[in-house]
Amino acid sequence: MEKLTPRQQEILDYIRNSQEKHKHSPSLREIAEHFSFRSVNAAREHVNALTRKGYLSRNPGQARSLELLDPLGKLRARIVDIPLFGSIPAGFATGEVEEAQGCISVDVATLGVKPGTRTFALQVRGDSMIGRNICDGDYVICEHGLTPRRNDVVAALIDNENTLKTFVRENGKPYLKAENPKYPALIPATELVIQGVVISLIRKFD
Amino acid sequence: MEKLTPRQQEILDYIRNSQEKHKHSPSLREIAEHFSFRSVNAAREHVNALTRKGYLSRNPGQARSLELLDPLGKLRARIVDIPLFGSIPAGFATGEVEEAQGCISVDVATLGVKPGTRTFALQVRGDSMIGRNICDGDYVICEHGLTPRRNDVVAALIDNENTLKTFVRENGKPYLKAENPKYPALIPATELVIQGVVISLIRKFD
DNA sequence: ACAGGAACTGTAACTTTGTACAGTACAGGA
DNA sequence: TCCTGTACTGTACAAAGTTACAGTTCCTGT
Repeated sequence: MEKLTPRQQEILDYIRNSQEKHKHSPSLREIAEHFSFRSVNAAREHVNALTRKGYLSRNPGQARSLELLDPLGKLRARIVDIPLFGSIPAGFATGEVEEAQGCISVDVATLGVKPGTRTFALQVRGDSMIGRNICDGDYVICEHGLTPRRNDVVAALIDNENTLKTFVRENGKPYLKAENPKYPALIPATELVIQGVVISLIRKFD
Repeated sequence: MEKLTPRQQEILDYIRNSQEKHKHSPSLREIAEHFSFRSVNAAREHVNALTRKGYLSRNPGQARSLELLDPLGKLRARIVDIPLFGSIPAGFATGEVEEAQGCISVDVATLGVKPGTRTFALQVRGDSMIGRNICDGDYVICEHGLTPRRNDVVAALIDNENTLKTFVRENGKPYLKAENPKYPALIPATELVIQGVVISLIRKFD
């Protein structure tokens, strides 16, 4: 990619900042005003240069249609917002979004989220899954509506509380197994609700 | 939040789709055209209704300045793009972005990324940190330029290869320690380069 | 000394948008 | 039945925004 002059870099940075702040591109006049250009054309030529060098794209004639083409952005996949629940309400109804305690925003590729499924996050409490290297305080990303396979980690609702367990089969019957000798080993999976299958995990140090 | 009529929901969905596709809002005329309205005003009144009900915000007089105000979006923090390296080049020069193998995009709050520092990701190879529940295949998010504290996990460059180790002190001297009895215990930290301090971890199941 | 590019000024179209206002049609509730 | 809200049509205009072209200044490489 062709190098930018210092001034062009400034313009590009401003466009990026402005987009992040206002959620849409600045107009040429706004760029000119920000840099105290007395002529819109100064802004226009910079934008032209940035387009020519491949840092920006635009739709001629369309207002505020600048689009950044930075190298990382190209690699970046679509971003999903995953609601973080303290505990999942049993019904798992439609309007549960308001009850989210927080939000984790990640690109689909990193987490392997399948589009069209219900994805949510839970914070792990306790060390019942330490055998699978899932610790107290970790966040697990779950998908609802997936059929669990053998040895998948699942979030299950037991006594109105969420716990993580490993999904296993013994003699053809599904069971849930804790990954810590301190906990009761097997629970018949038919007696409870499996809320979701864990597809990934996020841990924060500190 | 006040309920939307079916038609208003359609308009809102179109605006969302259009924004995702083109990275900027549609104009009123584009909305009208998409729904085959013969009058721009039809689109305008829908947008007004959506604004009044709190689903959209806009800047009067500004072209394409619609902004979605969905509940999850409000919780969402700023998103950062973290480059994923196979291995970090020793110099850690300025233009290393091109060498990234991939990209992880997450919001700052989830990972606890400090703005202004250099953040990068590595995929863990081997089980040398299994004692800290960091597994083969995990992704660790590191920050370069942070002073490691006692027991922080750090990415260090040993023999031109990246390894994860725990940072410890013994008799005032800094050492690196592997968290697996199979590996040599202590390495003097002064003899090698610490590339970054691990601030969080992402694991993908499957 | 000269050519050429970068970085502007200044002015003038011209197009795209947003805004305003006057209506029409229709459905549901008082 | 009348009233009100939703969902449009149609026309007109002004503001916001883009495009085009003719210059000027300064610096850098030849």
